[in-house]
Amino acid sequence: MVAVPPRMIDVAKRADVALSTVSYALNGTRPVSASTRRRILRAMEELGYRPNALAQGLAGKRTHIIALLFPTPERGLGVTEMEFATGAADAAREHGYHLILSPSELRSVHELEQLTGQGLIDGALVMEVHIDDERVNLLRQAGIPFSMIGRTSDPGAISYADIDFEQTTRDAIEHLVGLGHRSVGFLNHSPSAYSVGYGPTVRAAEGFRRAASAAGLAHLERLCGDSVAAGEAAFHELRATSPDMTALVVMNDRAVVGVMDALDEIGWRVPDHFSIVSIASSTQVTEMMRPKLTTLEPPSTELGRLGVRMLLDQLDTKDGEPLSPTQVLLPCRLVVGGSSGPAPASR
Amino acid sequence: MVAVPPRMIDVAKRADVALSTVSYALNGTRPVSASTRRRILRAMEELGYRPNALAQGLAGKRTHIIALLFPTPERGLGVTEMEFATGAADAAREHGYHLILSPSELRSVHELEQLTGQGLIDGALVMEVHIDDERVNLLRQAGIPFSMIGRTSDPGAISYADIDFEQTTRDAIEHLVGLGHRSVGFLNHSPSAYSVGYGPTVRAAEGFRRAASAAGLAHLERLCGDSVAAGEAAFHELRATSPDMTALVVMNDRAVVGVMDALDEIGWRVPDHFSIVSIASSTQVTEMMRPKLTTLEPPSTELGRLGVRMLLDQLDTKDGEPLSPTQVLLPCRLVVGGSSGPAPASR
DNA sequence: TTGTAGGCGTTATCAC
DNA sequence: GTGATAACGCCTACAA
Repeated sequence: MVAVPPRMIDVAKRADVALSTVSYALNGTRPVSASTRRRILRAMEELGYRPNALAQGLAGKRTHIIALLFPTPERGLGVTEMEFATGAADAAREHGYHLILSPSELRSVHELEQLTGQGLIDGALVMEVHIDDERVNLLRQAGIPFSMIGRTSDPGAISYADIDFEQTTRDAIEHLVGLGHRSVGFLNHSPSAYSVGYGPTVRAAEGFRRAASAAGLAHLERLCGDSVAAGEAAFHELRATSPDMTALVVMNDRAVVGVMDALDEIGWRVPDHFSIVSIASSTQVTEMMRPKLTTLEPPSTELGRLGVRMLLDQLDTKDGEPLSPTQVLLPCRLVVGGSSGPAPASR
Repeated sequence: MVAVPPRMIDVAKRADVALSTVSYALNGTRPVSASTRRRILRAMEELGYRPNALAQGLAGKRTHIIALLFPTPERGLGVTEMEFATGAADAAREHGYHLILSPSELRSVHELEQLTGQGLIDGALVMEVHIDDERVNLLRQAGIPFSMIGRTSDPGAISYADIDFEQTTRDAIEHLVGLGHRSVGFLNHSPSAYSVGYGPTVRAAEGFRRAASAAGLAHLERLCGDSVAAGEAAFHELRATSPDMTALVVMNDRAVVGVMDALDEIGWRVPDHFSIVSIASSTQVTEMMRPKLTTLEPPSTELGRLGVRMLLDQLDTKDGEPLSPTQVLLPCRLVVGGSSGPAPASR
């Protein structure tokens, strides 16, 4: 019924050479005369031969499969996370690797052990990294090669690609300062994200604090639930605390909507009365809002690609010394929309 | 350095049984006495044994890996697609399968052959299905088990889970008719999506046409590029053609923003002067707009899960007769937002 | 109920 | 340069 796929031995017979010669011809592990190689290639062609990945992996100690570890956060993944994944998948494919999408919950470290113990993957790319991440510890001691999108507090010799939150927050503030704002608030992710040490949340908070101080700015920061209502409430509270605030930096796509609602309620228009700069929001999201949000757009796809490339670099030099890790911080790109404008003269 | 993982033979020795007994105990292919089984389990536990997936696959003819085939459309994937993927990955994990994320471009059928020929996957789940889809043909004749999220014009005996566009468009129209609208337009995806036979585009067009006729409605439909500008232009044209139009059904997250801009320009307010119902848009998107869009939210995660389940059903009964396919159409859920209201009395 | 042996399709280590 | 032939780790008739 279903044709049985040709094996290497079939190719060998047809080309009238030994099985091993075919293998060597295939992955150039040893010199093969041009004519022999030609015959082999022709035989493969005619038979429609495809090497069996499983057998290769079993015998060769390399599966060409890597895993993308992404814990599903409370309320689903966003556009940015999707772009990590597609970037990673793309890069993997380009290098002849397969990418397994592994929804590894933080809680069940067990599942991670399962995955790594199966001998199925050559390495892993860890997403949604926390300041102190169990998965990272596990991979480390399991001796599984891996790299990260994001980073722990002490990345050591692990390769990673992360957003440069220090610079990103600084850019956001400089943009606003350039527009004359002197009192700027910051709306971050949820308290729970902060307390579990979610990297972006923690680093953006630090970055903002530092950048605001450096700019000699009056500022106020606040964690905020990932919902419209929370954003609305947070704005009102911030305003109560700091009535002279004229702009807000927001890293929370849900909450920012609530902020705009709140502004509407009190009759303030954006950007005439108040400015908003979104951080690490995809333009795919900010372009849906009115006014279109000014954002510092993260290089998501690139981060995904980079993460994979770093991992593969490591794998390719697995034999020999452990290759110095690549650690990269990428800046976000300022995309000026209609939500940021000159500070109002007075209030 | 790195501890060598225990093999089945190690477990056998430690439990003082034959290698095969361990194997049978593991996958219950044959009865094993309780005491023996206990000893074996204890030995596995103590050794931290994990069966090698590659070896299992090679010998057993089942890899427990499936592939998710998703061509990356022109301008990236949206939230809905991400939910397909996470739903699928979740379901796969629950059933002990791994999910390979395979960005198979439509153009390079070659890559698909590569993937299937490697003997790596047990089956595939096809996303972004077109009315006439090369990948489907290929999988069919390659004898690879697969199911679809979406469907071709002639699914035959292939299992699929798809959105019920017929019902969805009808629901959209009924919602508007219930509000008194008598002239309703439809803004679809891009012309190119239609011309290549992208399922949702084609089926929603048909569905809308039929539902509008059935409702005795004046209506007008139009394809529209996936951009704000295109949406804006399209609205103006529709209005020129059909000045009495009081509502629009839109299946195009980018364009809908343009429509709202256009309404703003001419001073029409939503929903007082004009109503909008979005189709197959995630609430994650519609909730960012002001007013919040009324939408028919697709059961994306569920579709992903269903697709995987169907595929696995098929795999489990691969031996024996070919199990009748499961073919399911799921409705979207009407989520009323602030973009749809009573038809204006006059204009 | 338990044990034995022959694959599964490659890679890699030997000789020649 | 090229050929045999062990592994790789597990599954599964087949025999006991």
